[in-house]
Amino acid sequence: MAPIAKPVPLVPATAGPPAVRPAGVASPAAVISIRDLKTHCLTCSMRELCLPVGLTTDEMKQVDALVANRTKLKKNETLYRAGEPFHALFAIRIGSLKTTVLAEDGREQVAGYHMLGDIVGLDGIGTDRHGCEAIALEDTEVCVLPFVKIEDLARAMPALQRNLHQVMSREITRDQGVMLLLGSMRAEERLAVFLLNLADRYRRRGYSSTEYVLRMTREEIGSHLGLKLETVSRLFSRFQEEGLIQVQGRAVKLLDAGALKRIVGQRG
Amino acid sequence: MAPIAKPVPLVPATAGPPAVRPAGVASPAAVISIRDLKTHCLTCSMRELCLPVGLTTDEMKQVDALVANRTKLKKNETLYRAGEPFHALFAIRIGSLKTTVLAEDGREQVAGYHMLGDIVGLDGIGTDRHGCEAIALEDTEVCVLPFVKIEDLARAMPALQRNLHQVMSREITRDQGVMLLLGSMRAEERLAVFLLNLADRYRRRGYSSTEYVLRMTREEIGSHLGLKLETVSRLFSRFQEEGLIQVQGRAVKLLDAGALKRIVGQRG
DNA sequence: CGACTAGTTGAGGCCAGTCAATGTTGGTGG
DNA sequence: CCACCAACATTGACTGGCCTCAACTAGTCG
Repeated sequence: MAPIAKPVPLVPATAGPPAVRPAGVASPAAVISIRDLKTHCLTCSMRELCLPVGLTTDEMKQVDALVANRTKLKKNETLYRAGEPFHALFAIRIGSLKTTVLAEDGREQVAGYHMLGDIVGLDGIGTDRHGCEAIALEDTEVCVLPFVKIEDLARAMPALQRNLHQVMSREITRDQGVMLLLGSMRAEERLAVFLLNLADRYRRRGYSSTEYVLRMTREEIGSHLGLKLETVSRLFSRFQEEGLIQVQGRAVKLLDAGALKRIVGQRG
Repeated sequence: MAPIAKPVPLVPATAGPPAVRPAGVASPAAVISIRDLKTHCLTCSMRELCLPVGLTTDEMKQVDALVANRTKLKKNETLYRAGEPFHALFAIRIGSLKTTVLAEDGREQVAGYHMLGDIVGLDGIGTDRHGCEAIALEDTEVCVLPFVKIEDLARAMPALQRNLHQVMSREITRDQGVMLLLGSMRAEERLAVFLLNLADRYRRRGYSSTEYVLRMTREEIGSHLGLKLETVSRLFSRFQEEGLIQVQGRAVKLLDAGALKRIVGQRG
């Protein structure tokens, strides 16, 4: 079997001309940390997908200013746990996270698979406590956005307010899509939807939409799709036999996206 | 079998002293329509669960002022369809609605069962188009809340802003609960959760939490729970045999809520 | 009264789960 | 560098829970 290349990061299709940091900012090196030099909304590659999308340069600077700090997580480290007090949203700068909801009896369900530019923590706003837990799937870095500051700024900046509402609303829409998947699709449809969905999200981030590396185990994928890990594994094998995909561990290559789409919505 | 009484509306437990309309308001009858006399946030029985929860009298009046109008729906009438332009949220004043998401192939999934005081339409904010459709399960009346006006007012009124964010966040939390249910629970657990959840919601609205009337068909309940109508029907019968509930068509009486809770989270 | 919709119940089949054995991979330390 | 180990993944055989198909009943509304 031909080895599968790793996905190649590209410039996001939606990105404008490369943002240049204003001349004055970097000079007083003594008071600006290395971290500050590197990470600003203005220069972040995710600015076209993240909370500040569509803001003016000036507005973006203000959003930048409310980023309390940036947190680095190693693989399998927890960003927050269910029940912990909520105080901030998190924007993923680098890496990826899974969010899992827990039943009282300990059963857990992967509710979401979040990557670059996604905002997590939205479920904590309603109760002031996080309702699920977020765990890094690889080495990951997030911007910490204190929620009271976001609200303050949103009152003064309609564009930010609108973006915040859109982010929350899209999370609702996304969840409803998962509900449709879990409630009415058969196993092979679920996996096909999952693979196509990932392809689309990688594409929008400027990565290859036909080759990518899964960051989750078969068990986590299964949990996300309401399936057992053995079922996921069997389906990967079958899709490969049928020439729809090529799999090697977590490296996936979509060979026939059309056929995958046709699987979705098929009776038997 | 003893007939099951219809649920008796009570004063919501959270309600303060009965709100009295300011003296001057009702007098110029010529310019105040009958609708206006009846329906204001200040006097609405759902004000402790709906968007204006916790607002001052003055703030509530301002929210009141942005209610464009109120729409009456007969049973099975559609409030909005998937794909229609989004312009307003809707607060349920009387009655109940289901929201359904549709797959391309026509399959549909009941995403939510919404009652008095619930806000629907939140999924439309992100794309400016409604992502699902909302259909009245009985004769229903909703307050129409134009979203741009909500946003305008929310910028000036932190308490409203906070409430809006909480409403959206709780929708996310709720959806995650449904995902947990659909992804990891067996049929009998799903129905038990559904019945207990309804009991809790009726309780918070001041109705009986042990006797209520379902507004959905077996098929709709099944769709909501990711089951077929026959399975739902069988489970109702079995729960009744086991003395957990009493069912007569859509009238349900919970006889042993403890046992229902114990069903949830049981292996086999 | 007949047509229709909603609901109940039974028989049998199938998809995905369960249990179990084996293979593969990646990280660690000798 | 390689041996080792643990975690991850694959595959097979069997099981069982829910679906499918179908017949029948109970209300409801012209």
